[in-house]
Parts: sequence; structure tokens; C-alpha cells
Amino acid sequence: MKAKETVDALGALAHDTRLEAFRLLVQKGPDGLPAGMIAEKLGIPPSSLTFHLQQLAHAGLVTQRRVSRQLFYAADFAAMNGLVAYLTENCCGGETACGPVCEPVKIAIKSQPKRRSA
Amino acid sequence: MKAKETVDALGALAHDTRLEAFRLLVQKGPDGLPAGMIAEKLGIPPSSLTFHLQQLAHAGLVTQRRVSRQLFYAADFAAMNGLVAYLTENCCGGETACGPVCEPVKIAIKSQPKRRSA
DNA sequence: AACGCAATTCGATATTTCTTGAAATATCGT
DNA sequence: ACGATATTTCAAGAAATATCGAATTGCGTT
Repeated sequence: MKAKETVDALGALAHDTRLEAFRLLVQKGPDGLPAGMIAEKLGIPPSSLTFHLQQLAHAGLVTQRRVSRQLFYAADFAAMNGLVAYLTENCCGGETACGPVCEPVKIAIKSQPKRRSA
Repeated sequence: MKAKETVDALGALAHDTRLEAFRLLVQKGPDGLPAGMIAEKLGIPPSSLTFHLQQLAHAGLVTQRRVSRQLFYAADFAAMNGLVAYLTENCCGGETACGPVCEPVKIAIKSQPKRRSA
């Protein structure tokens, strides 16, 4: 049943608004942001935002925690990494003769100086 | 316009049949597989397969090459890695104080012994 | 308890995506 | 050129997803 979860996660990310929201949260780190601030940054009405955050949450890509009146959302980094792992699993059949095509791109670059190019 | 391309790629992968097809191709390596064989393995009619492969191709995730009467499809590993990079870009704002949450999972495991568990 | 603020649920509409048979195109062998 | 094989294109109905205003719930303050 891993495939189904993965499809959910990919589908959750496959949308302008949600991708933007998710990336915002990835860049914000474990503390996350309150829904209202996300809605404001994305320029969409609250009810629309809720709809999209729920898809991300249902897919396990973001977590939710209440702080007083606000609901903070944060990226779930383990889920994100799990998703990536699933996509690339057993690349080239695990053959060592595969060449450099399976080489990872060093995802998630905390040790590097800021780079915004990709 | 990088966001739009990413949404396309994620959308292309966010479907049962297409995810299965893509993973099949990832595991098959650079040589890929002819359309007919993919359709057979997935158990779907040819016209349906074409529809899905086109989405993957349009998103740049697979390439196409003709060999006699057959059309071979293969995963585009650079595109896949670019997608992952975009998702995780500037994780935690690039702060070194972020902790282990941005740590990559060592995607693409070509040095492991064969495992077919998924 | 009453008020205000933050966010969600509901509902109805609009839009997009999926599916697959039938017909068309491309390539090969004879 | 003809027939067979491999795959794509077309069309249109079916299914899933997106949008957002109005009403509602949860929480804190007075």
C-alpha cells in the first residue's frame, strides 16, 4: 500500500498553491507558520487555504499544531524524504553497472551557502 | 517559471498508473522499455497507456526513442533529480542551525544488493 | 455570557483529468 | 504494394478536483 500513499503525496504537491505553500513551509523549517500568514502570503481566501492544507496534511506532508487561536503548519521532512526514496528506489535495478544516472543530487543542502538557483 | 514545470512533473507522477510506469522505467535504467511491454505489465489498454506516457513525456520525466516498430520509453534521471532539488531547495532557510531535519536520505541506491520489495 | 478573532466545514458551481473503443499512422517482411 | 504489428490520435462520456462565500466551531478576553 505504499504506492497509494505516494500517489496521495505527489497529488498533494501537484498544484500551484499547494506547492508554493509546501515550499514556504520547507524553507521556514520545523516551526512552521500559522494558517493566516500562509493565506496572506499566497493571497487566497482562508477557506481555499484550508482545503489545500488538508490535502497536504492528509498526505502526511505537513503537520498541524495549535498555539492559542492559531493553527501552525509545518513541513514533515521525514515524509518528504520518504517520498523521494520511493521514487528512486532500486534505481537501474540496483546494478552497479548503471553509470552515473542514479547519482543523487545531494538533496537538502543545509551545509551549503545559500543558493537559490535550483 | 520553474514552479509550473514542477507542478507538471508532480502531477504527472500523481497517478496510480503513471507512478507505476515511471518506477518501472526507473528500475529498468537508461535502456527503458517498449510501450507494448509497459502496457502489458500494467494491464491497461494501449490507448490508455499512451495517454499516461504522454503526460510523463510532456513533463520531461521520460524520453522516447523509436527502435524499428517499437517505441522505447526511458526515465529521465536528470529531470527526476531536478524535481527533488526543487522541492527541498533552501530547506530551513539555509540555516545551519536547522538540525537534522533537512538531512537527505541518500536517494538512489545503486550500491545495494537487489531488493524487490516494492 | 457575550464578543471578536482564527480557522474550518458546508454546499453548489466550475473546471480539469481519466478512460477506452474506433480509426489513423508508422514500420517491417514478403 | 499488401498485410501484419506497434503505437498514437480522436472523441465524448464519466469521474475527480478546485473555488470560495456563508455559516460554524474553537479559543481567548472582558
